[in-house]
Amino acid sequence: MAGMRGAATVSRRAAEALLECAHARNGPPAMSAKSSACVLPVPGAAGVVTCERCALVRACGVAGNGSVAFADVHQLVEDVGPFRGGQYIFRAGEPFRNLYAVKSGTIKTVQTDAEGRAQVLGFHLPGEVVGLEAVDPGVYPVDGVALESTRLCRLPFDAVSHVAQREAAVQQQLFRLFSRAIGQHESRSWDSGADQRLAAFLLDLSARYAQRGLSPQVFHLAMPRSDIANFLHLAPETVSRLLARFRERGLVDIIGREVHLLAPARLRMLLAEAAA
Amino acid sequence: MAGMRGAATVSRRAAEALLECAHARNGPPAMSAKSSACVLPVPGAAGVVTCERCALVRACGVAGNGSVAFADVHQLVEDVGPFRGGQYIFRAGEPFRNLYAVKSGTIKTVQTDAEGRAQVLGFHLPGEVVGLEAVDPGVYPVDGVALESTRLCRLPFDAVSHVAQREAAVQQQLFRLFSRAIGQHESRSWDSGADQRLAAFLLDLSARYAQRGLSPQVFHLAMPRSDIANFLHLAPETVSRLLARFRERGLVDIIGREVHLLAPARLRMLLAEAAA
DNA sequence: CGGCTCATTGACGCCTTTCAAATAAGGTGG
DNA sequence: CCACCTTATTTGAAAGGCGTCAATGAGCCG
Repeated sequence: MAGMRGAATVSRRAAEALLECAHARNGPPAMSAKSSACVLPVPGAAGVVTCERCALVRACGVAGNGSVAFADVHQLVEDVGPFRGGQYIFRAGEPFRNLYAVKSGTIKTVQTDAEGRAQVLGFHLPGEVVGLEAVDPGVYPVDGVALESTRLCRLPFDAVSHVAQREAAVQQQLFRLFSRAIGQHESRSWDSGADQRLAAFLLDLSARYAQRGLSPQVFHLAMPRSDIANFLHLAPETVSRLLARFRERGLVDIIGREVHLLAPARLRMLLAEAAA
Repeated sequence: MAGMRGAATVSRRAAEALLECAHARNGPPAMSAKSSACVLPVPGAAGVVTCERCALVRACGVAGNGSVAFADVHQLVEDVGPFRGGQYIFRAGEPFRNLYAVKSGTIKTVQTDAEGRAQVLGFHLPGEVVGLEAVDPGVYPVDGVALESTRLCRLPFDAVSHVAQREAAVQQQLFRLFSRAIGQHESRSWDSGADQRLAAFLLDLSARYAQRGLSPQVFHLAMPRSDIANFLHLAPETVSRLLARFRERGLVDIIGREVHLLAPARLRMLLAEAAA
């Protein structure tokens, strides 16, 4: 039952990596180790936002300076990619082995039914973890597809959860990751109309980019309109029309896939305006 | 860091309780202890379905016969209720302390916005665990409301996760609980039309009742039409009309809140018929 | 330059919502 | 036990939103 303590020492390092991956938004913790497996680049490195969860990272002993022992982390946590847009990271039905943390690029998760109809279930930006829904079934229930050139960090779940047994902070972090994923799904249940759904989508992306230290106002859509539409349960034409309407109203400025949120506050108001 | 091993012995019992709660569908594991905190009654006790997850229960040492030590389980895992319909189990904004496993009755989780509009996020039947989405934010993001007379099992999350650190099976079980919740949310993203959503809802309830050993064909709706409608993003009138149409087609027989699924297979076909 | 995918725009139709009202069900007090 | 009130459910008719079909235009790679 409890006879696999061997990998624990090295696994602890993996734990640190996981915590880093899950919290890319924290300022780089005095990290200069080159080619570290799972540390996400923070472009506008100024993003030293105070994050209540950093406490966990430090509790795990990372904050001191984790750079020394990062060499053997690669035994468990491995860089993969870059994948090109359209390439599969994992496929539905494949046995579940790894979680993936996005280092750069974007991933979509897609479910396809017997008739070949596809449903986009989510988009995953750098710093986010993919694959949590596969833990219980033991197989990936979805396809993981790169939308653009994407680099990932592979986290073998067995090893990670084994570490979590030794390191309370890692376990907590995992629970939070899971819990957050549930919360995100639930918060998406709110939007009634098409306007609201699209506005919520843009604001969500904005917030998630901001979290990474990128501009909340200006960003690039990695996915085609059809994916956005499918994700929001809309027709691609409707997305186009709504974006045009948003543009006319001065809410956004979108040329191709370049998004400028001109009035995020009014977008947020639009969300509240829903049904009286 | 690892200086709180004191409660581990008693906590281990709590672990067993959690596993039981989470897997009420397993045949009662030679359980005769009266007033055990967290063992769910299995009406048609014949429900000794083979369940791959039972392996975890046994791995934790429950299967032998957990009945002996169940007395002190109550220190961590506590019976609460019965709550009357309409009573709050927990409220949005309240600090998160406990998960709740439904022993009997039904719970709904509801989110309310500033304007007072409510959104039903889920229904929870006996054997299911509520509150997972509160782990990350640290406060309940939703209200938990009893729909009928409901008895619960309170699981203090700190204690449970502490046990999970010692008992790998418990940790695995928790990960699976989280993961399953994500999967359930994602699978709900599928239905395009109102017909499909309602059919999926009925089939989902059916499957979950069957899981508990109850009839998949005949069951009782604990919630009013308005809750179903809200949950499915429909108007109550639409739900009524669709149910009427289902009845005309001979798919179901619904009198008030008593549901008879007459042709589940054809309901399932209806799901696939969606968009060509 | 040609072919391709993606994005946009318009017209029409169906499905769902909204508004309005009747009926049924459940619970309380006399 | 019955009358009554409140809430829940059902049904109808009309308005609006979103999807579908169709066609044009823009961007990209071979």
